Amino acid sequence: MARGVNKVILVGNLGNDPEVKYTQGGMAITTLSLATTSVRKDKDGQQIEKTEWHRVKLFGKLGEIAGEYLKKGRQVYIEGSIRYDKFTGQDGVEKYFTDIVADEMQMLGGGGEGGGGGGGFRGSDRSSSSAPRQEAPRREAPPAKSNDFGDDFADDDIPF
Amino acid sequence: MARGVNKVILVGNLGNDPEVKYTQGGMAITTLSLATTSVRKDKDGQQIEKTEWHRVKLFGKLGEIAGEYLKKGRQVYIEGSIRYDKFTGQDGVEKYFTDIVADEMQMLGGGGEGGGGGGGFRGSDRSSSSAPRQEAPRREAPPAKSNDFGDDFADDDIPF
Amino acid sequence: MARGVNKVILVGNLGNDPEVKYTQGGMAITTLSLATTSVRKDKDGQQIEKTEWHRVKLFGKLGEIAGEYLKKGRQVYIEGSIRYDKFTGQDGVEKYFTDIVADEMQMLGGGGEGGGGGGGFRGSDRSSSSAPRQEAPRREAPPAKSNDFGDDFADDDIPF
Amino acid sequence: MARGVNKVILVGNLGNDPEVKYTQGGMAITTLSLATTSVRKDKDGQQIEKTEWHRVKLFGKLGEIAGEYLKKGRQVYIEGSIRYDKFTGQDGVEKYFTDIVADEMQMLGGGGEGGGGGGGFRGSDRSSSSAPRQEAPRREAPPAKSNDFGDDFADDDIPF
DNA sequence: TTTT
DNA sequence: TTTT
Repeated sequence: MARGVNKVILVGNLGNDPEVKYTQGGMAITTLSLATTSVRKDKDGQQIEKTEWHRVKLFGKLGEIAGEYLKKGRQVYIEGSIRYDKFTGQDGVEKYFTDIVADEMQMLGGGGEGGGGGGGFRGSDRSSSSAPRQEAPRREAPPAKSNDFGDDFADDDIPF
Repeated sequence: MARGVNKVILVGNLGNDPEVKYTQGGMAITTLSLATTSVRKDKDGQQIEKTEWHRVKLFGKLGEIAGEYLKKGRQVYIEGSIRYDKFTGQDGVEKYFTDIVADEMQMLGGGGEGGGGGGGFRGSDRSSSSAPRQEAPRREAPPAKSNDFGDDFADDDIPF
Repeated sequence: MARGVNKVILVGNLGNDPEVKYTQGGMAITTLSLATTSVRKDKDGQQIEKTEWHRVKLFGKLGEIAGEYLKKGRQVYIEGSIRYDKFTGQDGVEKYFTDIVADEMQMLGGGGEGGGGGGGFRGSDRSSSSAPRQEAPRREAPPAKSNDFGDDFADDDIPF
Repeated sequence: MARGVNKVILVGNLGNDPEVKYTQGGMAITTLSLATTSVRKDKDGQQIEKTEWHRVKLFGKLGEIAGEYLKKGRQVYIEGSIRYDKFTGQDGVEKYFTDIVADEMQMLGGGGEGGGGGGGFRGSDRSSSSAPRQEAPRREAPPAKSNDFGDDFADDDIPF
């Protein structure tokens, strides 16, 4: 059930390796930095390139797969929705973030280093994968008790 | 020509009447505040509603039509792309904005006050409509010489 | 998991009331006839309208909701995928069908007769709704034993 | 201007080299056979693959570029709309075709034989490219006077 | 067959 | 700030 449609479709290249973190509950939260470049002509007919860097979040199993298979430079298809967040820093200054929350991911192209061929994945249920597989995430160990989010981190209260 | 895909599809309701402004060159820049609401279930099975407010920009003829026909509360379909902007305020603090730049608009539903029935419009060329039609925008008069943007406002340098 | 993207987004009006049928297992299969009209200019600058009639299939709970709330004339948002089917008739002639299989539906506009306001629904699980609710479908009674599909009808072998 | 939305997004691989033809007016009409594969689980939990073969049409400059750069096996992103056509054969039997008419194309992946890296193209104007470039299409020579469509072929009357 |  |  919903009221409205909030859909984003991106095809772009990763500017960096994925960052994988875990909630206290063991759910992966993976962040991608994804570039899409568009070209338009200015009034003089000159081509102007503009690159947008999207911050893409993948949760649960989808985040684990992204952390495992994606690499800097890799081309990827993302389907998801836009989420705007406001976060008040310790200095009292409000900061705004815009994330693309991924529902689906498709690795594109044949490979490169991050490779192994393409394939698609849906983020239909986040909770079914709360136990990260041993072999998956390289960049941060699955949490034992505490983590970056502090002890009071809860699933419905993600501050970034 | 492009490298990548950056596509947004929204169906939502306007939180306010459109804001129409004009560049020095006479091009309309219309801003919509568009709500999309999604519902998900938390771990207790309770429904949680979350509304995202999108800032949608429509340029040129598309902006004129939006300013003319859309109204607060009206339901609309928007297709466009995400644009992230950074703007340094006079206090030296960097501010971040995320806009949805519309390529296409469809008025939905039968109408209401903003009405006149549905219909769709493409923003294929911004320049063909640099002279705003007399009857269109109600919220701000078409510019004679100067405008809100200051005299040095240029088409390729829109700060918001 | 998938290899490739097959996504369709439609906003259109129903040409008729939905048709609801049931599989032997009790799963609703609802068919919509949905019109989308586009306008282009021919070489003489004259506007040419062309209407495409999409055959949209909604399964399970999504199909039940569509059968219950949608009506002829109603405007609706559909997200789904394209499915091509070949079916050999009893005369031995092959017939081709193209369906849009809906994953998500949003009723648009304020209502009309089919009304009751808007709202969105996802077709994430078909099976969870194998028992159609009593009040829902008007056009065909939920099946007792046999149905239009014959006794050997199976979930994975839908011939239309 | 339009009434409704008819949008298709595909990411798939070409089953064959593109077929390029030309209208009498010299406009390219290129046809792609594009595979998208989806995977779902049946009731026994077994994975079932299903491949849809889309017939994609690209007109004008977009068709020329597709004919020039795409090759069998290449992965491509297509954005367009669905078009249903009915054609009565000489035997009096009606035949139905479903085409995806492309508005935009993006070559994906690093290349392979059809390669040369990725890049995106829009089909904004068909007519601006009525004179096919000499080096482009390999599969059929640009027409001198007549062509496959017969002499009475007209832009608004494409029978396939 | 819808809608404007 | 919308809508249901």
